[in-house]
Amino acid sequence: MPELPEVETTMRGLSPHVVGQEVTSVVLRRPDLRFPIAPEISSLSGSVIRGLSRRAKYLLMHFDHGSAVWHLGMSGSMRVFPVSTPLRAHDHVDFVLSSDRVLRFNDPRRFGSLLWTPPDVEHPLLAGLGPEPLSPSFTGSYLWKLSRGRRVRVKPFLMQQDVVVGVGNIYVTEALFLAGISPRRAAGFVSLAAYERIVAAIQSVLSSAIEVGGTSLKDFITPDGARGYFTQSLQVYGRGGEPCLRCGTTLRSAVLGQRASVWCPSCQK
DNA sequence: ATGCTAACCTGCGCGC
DNA sequence: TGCGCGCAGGTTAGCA
Repeated sequence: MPELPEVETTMRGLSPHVVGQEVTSVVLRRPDLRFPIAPEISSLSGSVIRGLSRRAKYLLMHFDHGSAVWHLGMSGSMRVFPVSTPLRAHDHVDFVLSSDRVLRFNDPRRFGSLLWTPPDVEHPLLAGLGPEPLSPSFTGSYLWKLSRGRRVRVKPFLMQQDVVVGVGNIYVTEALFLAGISPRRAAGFVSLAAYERIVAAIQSVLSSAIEVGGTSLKDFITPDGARGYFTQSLQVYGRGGEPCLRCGTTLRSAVLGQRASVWCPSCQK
């Protein structure tokens, strides 16, 4: 689930149900996720959620005295339910709201995190993050300059969160296909023109995924709303060994930087 | 500095 | 039907 579009969709979907709500109680069913849950979280009762925002794949939940910093990891999700909804496996955190609903965090693999940062202080995990991919500062020349001399392959390069945030394995795979660039190219040998195509492709893939996510996740109340996503639109991710939808060549797959990678050896150079 | 590896967890689908 | 294996959308820590 959680690359940037999923976090963005989660934030937009939650917003009308949680912003302005008082947290009447907090239930932590375990002390840690990937990291220990910040101690400030357990004393949030009585505080009002003033707003939500997103930075990279982090969802920030703002209160008057600071912000909860959520990360969904590989398998996390946040949903709003009627307060009496029975628990499922891996429901680790509840924020009970004054609306008599509950914001519930579920995460089977527990790679997610729930941290805290005081007002006007950037959490250490958020310091040093690269630009937002949908912001004007993310350009082909930015990537081109940053990558000079780098021998790492372009795919893992683009997945480094200090290069650009929010681009995970699915969307980088799709974007490189759209841009016609092989994921195995050394980052330092990709041309400026190619980086301009890559930036356009990343922005296009992320924007359309956000649009689709927005429709499939618009109802955060019902328990079965999280379906569909972008899966119908995937051109190459998960299709290794199958024919390229553009030219018919068999799609290649390999592990690059520990992550499954798929590309068309004919369309991507 | 750069780049690579292991590690954190559970669930699922596959082949036998 | 059951079991072992490999794999999964992320990120950090640690080592060469």
